[in-house]
Amino acid sequence: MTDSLKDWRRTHYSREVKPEMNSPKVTLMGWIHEIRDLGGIIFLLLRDRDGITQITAPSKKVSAKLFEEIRSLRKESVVAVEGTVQESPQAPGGVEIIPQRILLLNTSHQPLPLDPTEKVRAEIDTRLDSRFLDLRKHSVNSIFKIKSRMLHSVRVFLENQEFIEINTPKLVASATEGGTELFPITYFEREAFLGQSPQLYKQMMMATSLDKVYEIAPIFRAEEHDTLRHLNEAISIDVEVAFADQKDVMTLLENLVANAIKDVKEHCREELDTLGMDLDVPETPFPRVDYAEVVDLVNSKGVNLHYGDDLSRAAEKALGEIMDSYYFITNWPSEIKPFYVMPNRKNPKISHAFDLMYRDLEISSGAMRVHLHDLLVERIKGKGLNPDSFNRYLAAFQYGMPPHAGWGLGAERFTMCLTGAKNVRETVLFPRDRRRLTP
RNA sequence: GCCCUGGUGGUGUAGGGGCUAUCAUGUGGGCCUGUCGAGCCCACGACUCGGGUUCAAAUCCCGGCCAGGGCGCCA
Repeated sequence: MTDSLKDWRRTHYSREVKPEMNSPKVTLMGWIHEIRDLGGIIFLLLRDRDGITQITAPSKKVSAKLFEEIRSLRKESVVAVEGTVQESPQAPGGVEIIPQRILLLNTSHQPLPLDPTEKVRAEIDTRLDSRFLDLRKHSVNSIFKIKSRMLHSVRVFLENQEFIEINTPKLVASATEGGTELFPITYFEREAFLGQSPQLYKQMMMATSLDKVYEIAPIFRAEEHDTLRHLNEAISIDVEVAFADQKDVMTLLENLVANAIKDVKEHCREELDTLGMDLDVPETPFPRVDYAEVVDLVNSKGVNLHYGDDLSRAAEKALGEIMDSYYFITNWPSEIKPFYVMPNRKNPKISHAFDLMYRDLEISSGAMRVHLHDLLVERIKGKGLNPDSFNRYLAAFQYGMPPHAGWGLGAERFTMCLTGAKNVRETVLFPRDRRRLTP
């Protein structure tokens, strides 16, 4: 039998319960983390959003009825405890609650599918199957508190610079952008696709008075990649700025990244400690490494990389051994960058594209874009694509498209940098990968 | 998609032709008034599925499914 909540309400969270508290009567609500029944005294550990408080029930100090109620509790049951705060040198944190009344709000089946106290670790697959329980672990929910703070920081940073938040469609008609595989879906009587990137939409905004925009939204890629760095659904932080070139948006990006790291370091101290992370705020500007120099560096490490190739995994790893923080790779060959990337006027074989790396991990790529209609058509054809299928996009370039630049930053990959997660799945509540579609 | 490795109680594991299938944690019960990875006692609970080899398969072989790692793919 469970109790109803009635007019009980939480007065404090665990982290607010301090030995020196001057309001001795409190109501805490949470889960039973541990039970230590010593016979004449029972210790309950009550866990809530970011802390654990010891509830101490000595048989001499609580009623016999309450004592039996406490004795019958099971791990992970949901309870509300009303009691008095007691300073106690023997208690964890020097403070404990002597209970007066307890509500059992809900029970938990036993045994649990994994151990929230982390005495026995569980594999990622087991954890993701029971993600709701996994997320009760402080080491797991800390990742999402940090991710949330990072996104908050990014929004504040961009809003302060008068960026406008936009929302572009995720249901799209065309698979003709080339490159990555798309997820096909049924759109009434037609076929449609899940959007792989807001790229073309945010560029079209450059031809409007919404000429500094950002979007934080999911992107979908139907690649069969099966690695620790790839997801089939991810969050992209996309930015596009008119009347700007790649240098402007690189400055914007590095300041945004450094600012987010500083902000997380300041506001998520406890979560970072839990994860054993000691974040260094990188100095700006970040180093710029020319693509041609990257090729030389990688080859000097004994990894074969030809000029004109995209970075292989081995090349990224070799680079990561040389560069130990954030850095840009610039002046990429036009050949291996998308059609909308602006080639260098003097040497069109080189483009105004850049990647932002953290050690061996690519976290962002961006560029100055092609804003000239005829050049864009030429570039689309050059990539073996049909300009006709880009009509609605290309039209925006015929009626006054300013020069512009932008980038997309992978929210999960950036979160990996902030939390030390080795597997990108750790940074998504319910990851979608090659095999996983539930929960 | 390719390569490698694996699948043993709820969880994490040991074992690797014949064992009562190991250990920890857990769960259920008992003892214990200062635990804090509490302790002690008792009990419970497992060999991924299908086929094959063999007197005998959790163990060897083949196939499926699932998972982990590496790579590729990732405009």
